[in-house]
Amino acid sequence: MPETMPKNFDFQEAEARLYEWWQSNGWFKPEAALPDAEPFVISMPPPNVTGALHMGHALFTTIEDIMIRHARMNGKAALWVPGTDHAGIATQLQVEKMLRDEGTSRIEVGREEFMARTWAWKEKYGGTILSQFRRLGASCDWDRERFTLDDGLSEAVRDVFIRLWDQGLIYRGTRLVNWSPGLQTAVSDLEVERDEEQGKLYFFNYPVDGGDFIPVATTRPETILGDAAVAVHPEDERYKHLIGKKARVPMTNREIPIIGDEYVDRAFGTGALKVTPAHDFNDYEIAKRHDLPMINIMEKDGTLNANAGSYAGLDRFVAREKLWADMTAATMTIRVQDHTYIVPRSQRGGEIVEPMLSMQWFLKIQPLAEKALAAVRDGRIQIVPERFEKIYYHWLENIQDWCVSRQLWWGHRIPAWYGRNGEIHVGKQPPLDGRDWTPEQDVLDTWFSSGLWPFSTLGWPENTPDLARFYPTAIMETGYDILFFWVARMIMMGLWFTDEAPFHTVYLHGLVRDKLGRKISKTLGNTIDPTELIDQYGADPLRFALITGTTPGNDINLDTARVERNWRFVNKIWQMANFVTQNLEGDVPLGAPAHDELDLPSRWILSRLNHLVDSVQRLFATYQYGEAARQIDDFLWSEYADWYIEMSKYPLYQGDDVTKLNARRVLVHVLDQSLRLLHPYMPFVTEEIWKYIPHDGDALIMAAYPQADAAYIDDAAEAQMTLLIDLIRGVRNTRDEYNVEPSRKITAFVNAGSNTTLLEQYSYLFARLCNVATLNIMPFGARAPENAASVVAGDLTAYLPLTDFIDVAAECDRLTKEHAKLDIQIAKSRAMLGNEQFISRAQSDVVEKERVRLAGLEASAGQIAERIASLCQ
RNA sequence: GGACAGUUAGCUCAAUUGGUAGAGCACUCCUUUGACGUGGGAGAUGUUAGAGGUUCGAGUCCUCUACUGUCCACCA
Repeated sequence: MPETMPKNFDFQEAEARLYEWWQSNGWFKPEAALPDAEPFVISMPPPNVTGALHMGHALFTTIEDIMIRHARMNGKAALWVPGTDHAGIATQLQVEKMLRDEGTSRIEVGREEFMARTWAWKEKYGGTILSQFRRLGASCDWDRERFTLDDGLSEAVRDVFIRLWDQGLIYRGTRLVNWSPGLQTAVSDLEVERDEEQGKLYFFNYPVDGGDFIPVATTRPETILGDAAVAVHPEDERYKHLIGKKARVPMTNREIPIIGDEYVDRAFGTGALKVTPAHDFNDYEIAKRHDLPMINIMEKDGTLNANAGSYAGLDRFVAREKLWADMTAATMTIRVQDHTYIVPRSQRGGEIVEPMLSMQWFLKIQPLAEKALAAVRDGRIQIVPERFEKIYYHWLENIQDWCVSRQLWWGHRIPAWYGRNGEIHVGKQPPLDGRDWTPEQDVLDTWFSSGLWPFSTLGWPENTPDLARFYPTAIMETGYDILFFWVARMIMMGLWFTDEAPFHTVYLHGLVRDKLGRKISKTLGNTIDPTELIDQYGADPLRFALITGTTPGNDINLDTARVERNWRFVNKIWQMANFVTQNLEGDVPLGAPAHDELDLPSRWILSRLNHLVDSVQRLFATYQYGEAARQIDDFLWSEYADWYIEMSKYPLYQGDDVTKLNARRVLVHVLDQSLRLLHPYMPFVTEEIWKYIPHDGDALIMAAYPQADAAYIDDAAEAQMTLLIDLIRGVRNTRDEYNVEPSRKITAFVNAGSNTTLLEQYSYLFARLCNVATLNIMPFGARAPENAASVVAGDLTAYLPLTDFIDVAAECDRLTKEHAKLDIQIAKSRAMLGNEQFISRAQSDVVEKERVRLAGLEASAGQIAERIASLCQ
């Protein structure tokens, strides 16, 4: 135990030192627990390997570290598996940008070189984000760190793909998919964001054989070139006579049928719909119903192909303008109007995505989805907060097959080979039949590998000791924004391949927003860099700000003023500890002294502490970390520091050896328990302080989390202290109103009523806490002193002769106001207790509590009334 | 179009199964007494968005309305 504490907490020095100390002692590892300890495992949501720490990361790191540290202190074999995600598209985009800056490109350097460059990039920047997690205090087991492209995880990915193929759940086929022309890859439905934007609606006349025409509207005129039909509602009086006739595609004169289909909305646009099966999801469905040809007019880069006739080679948007101009010249157009419509954009990069026919690999997801639905429905998996279960059900009930192939280079190669005649072989190696087999070029969707994360990181498909001991994991803590992308897929994959739910609880946190509730974005310029806040205030205050004032699933508006306030809280705790350590002499036995040896303030603070511990336990059980933190904060500052420490000064400075030692023991014990309670939230400052106070054990990180001890719950002590605190506050208040200098000692006369013994015993408190030098307990029936202001608490009345001559009128005014306030509360309370229904229906303890409250109010009112009667006639 | 949240003090947010609304910041006044001025003391601030309902009792449960936000969805 170091000798004396520094005056202030040097968090910058201490954070790095403590983190290194914890880690080098192996305390982040589950092996630090007893061999037969129950495991508690969290798989960290792997951040993008090239990402930089943002507030969302800081939030989940904080929450998960709280869960892990709490479990560890409860004796569990706590394991937090860290890692990173290769993040296919995001990373490839970054490396491509780097190549562009170097004046080259992905295509130019070739696949092999590109992969080498990306790995090099990963080695260079991949460590950054996880080292930033360390600064937050994340107690992960770094020896078990994983990366989704590791050998082991890649093996798991191939294994899963092959098994799914063997089970007939993987198929390859030409389907309409979302195509990203810039990235030149397919993306899944989830990766497409649909936003309302201002655009144009183009009206034109479709020529019909026989000289007639039919007006049609479209938002994408270039797709006219790929039209396969014009559809009208079969009962539309305007057009139904045209069904069966032929129309001619503008500018190309290709013949297409006019068909009737109930999908068409007669009220929208012109009521007639051009059908472009190869470039629109709805039209694709119509085409299948009517057996229409799928005419693909686009190349992979978004330029038009030979099917577009003279428009071939033009970019899709250039073609749109040119075709429209040509049609206008041919007097086929009607008008163009402003139109708000939904534009599909890529989640990465933001370019407009095109529905396009393409050969891709798909996973039949239905069988997996059914298992995943059942697991939540029957309670094997609980989602917190519960309302997200509905959203989860809805998505899985309507799920579409998952397009898992991506035309990228950075990722897991699909383990498939093609023979000369187009045969497909799926396996880890091509068949050894002497023939030439060409490997598949595509890679898998990033989320395919992250879906395996909870078990692949523990060694699956090998039956490793880690997998046996630590799978299934306990809690999946992540943001609600990736419920579908990731959580649902982990549940599906986990159930399918391990036959067990990969975790029993999904805890979803909200998004971090700025103090005005706006989304944090670079363009808004409201980004807050967590590391800057850590530099300025330390990790503990940031963690505390992120966890307080938030509830599961709700977004958090982070006000940096809260971080600053918590920095002051950290200092406050430091100073409490400073006081305690300065007042220790010799050996202080650990633990609280026996209850019946203690004075009232000690009985009170220990009762409060045990109520707190009980409450914190309950709150942790229901994931209410913010509320638990708030209560610990409130206890430490408003009860321990403001009252107990102040009251302990009497026994410390004036008490005999026994009371002195008791006060020291209680001071140390309550501080110790509070530090334990607070440690999951503020690991650094609590650990550092713990070194300076008497303790047993190596480190706070491994110390036991407090358990409530009912023997120290003392309602009588709490009631008595409340009375004394009320009286002291009343005296302070009155002094303030009478402008009595704070340094001036005053005398008080107290009519102590039923509390005479209490007052006699603890009159010394008044000297320190409200500068009452002498407290005279008045004999029963004694008259109030002249020229005194009075303070009432319960049936106690204190008379303060504050000046030689008090202002009777002002004092009467004050008393009358006080009395009126009490009267309102008494009236309410009496009405309640006078209500037969309340007495008979409310819980008995609620009624009893109200009776006690009313008695107190009436006693106070009586005291004041008496005072008014004697003073104010 | 469907669903889900939110609306509480000037600001940011709390309020454990319904028991009569709190904290921080900001604000006013006072204060350097042996932990802390990164402190201490005192104070002011609310028809809990609005309207109805259930209940002895509603911020909390139900219905409707308004506004804000999010997710899902095939309107060219």
